[in-house]
Amino acid sequence: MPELPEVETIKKDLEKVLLGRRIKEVIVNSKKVIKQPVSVQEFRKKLIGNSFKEVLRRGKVLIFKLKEKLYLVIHLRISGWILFGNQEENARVVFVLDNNKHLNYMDTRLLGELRVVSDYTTLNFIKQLGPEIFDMNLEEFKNMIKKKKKKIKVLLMDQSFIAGIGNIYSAETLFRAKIKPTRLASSLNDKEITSLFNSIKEVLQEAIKFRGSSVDSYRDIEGREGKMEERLKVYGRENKPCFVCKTPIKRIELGGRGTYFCPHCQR
DNA sequence: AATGGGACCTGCGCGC
DNA sequence: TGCGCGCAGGTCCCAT
Repeated sequence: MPELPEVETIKKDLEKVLLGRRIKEVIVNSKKVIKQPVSVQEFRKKLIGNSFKEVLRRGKVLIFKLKEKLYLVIHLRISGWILFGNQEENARVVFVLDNNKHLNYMDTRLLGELRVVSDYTTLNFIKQLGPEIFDMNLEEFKNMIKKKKKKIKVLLMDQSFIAGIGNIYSAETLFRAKIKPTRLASSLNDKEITSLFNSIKEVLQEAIKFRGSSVDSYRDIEGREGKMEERLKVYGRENKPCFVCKTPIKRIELGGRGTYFCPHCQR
């Protein structure tokens, strides 16, 4: 489900309700999502009694600091999301807080993962992440792009290149920059790279402002849909007219993922 | 280095 | 109505 804007929305909302709260109980309904420690009992033991000190986001990963050398790390993958408030029957994992509110980890497809670790920076899916786009400058971005021969859409989704961009926002970003997703990264000229760089930041910022896209299961922590979905220009719009030129939006497969673009506007 | 396929999962919508 | 298929916001692993 969630790309950077959705995870950022969750992060900011959770900060308001979680900081300072103590974990009273942890109920694990689906042990499959508990990856570390492998034992559910150990997982619960490490969490119960601890308080939330800080909520962080790195790429698409949510990180909760509990104390020095203790972090709860949640990777939502495709269908994970968080519902805060009352206890949910369908929750895969429930964290009961000292004010009797519940943090429900929801995940229909069970592909997400929860870990309790003493150092999250050594986790593979954190360690391998590229920079956050908001921390980069144009020159760095240019240099990185020019070295790569991957198709630009595939490169944008590569988390070791830039952290946080997924299938929706890579498509939206390329539409805004008027670049065809099949172009090789190394073939982009300076003007296109500049446009792409700005588009990424604009699209992600807009998506954060509108609290993410609820194409499928994603909801915010109060269960509300994001408002970015209705602003998407190409994602999921196969055969529908381009908002700019009316040409039907095309869907192709790239890197095993459905890829949408306007064959007229994007070159 | 880049690409393609499959695996991990469940559930939805569509065509027949 | 029922069933099979394709598809889904992510990532990892393997083979070429």
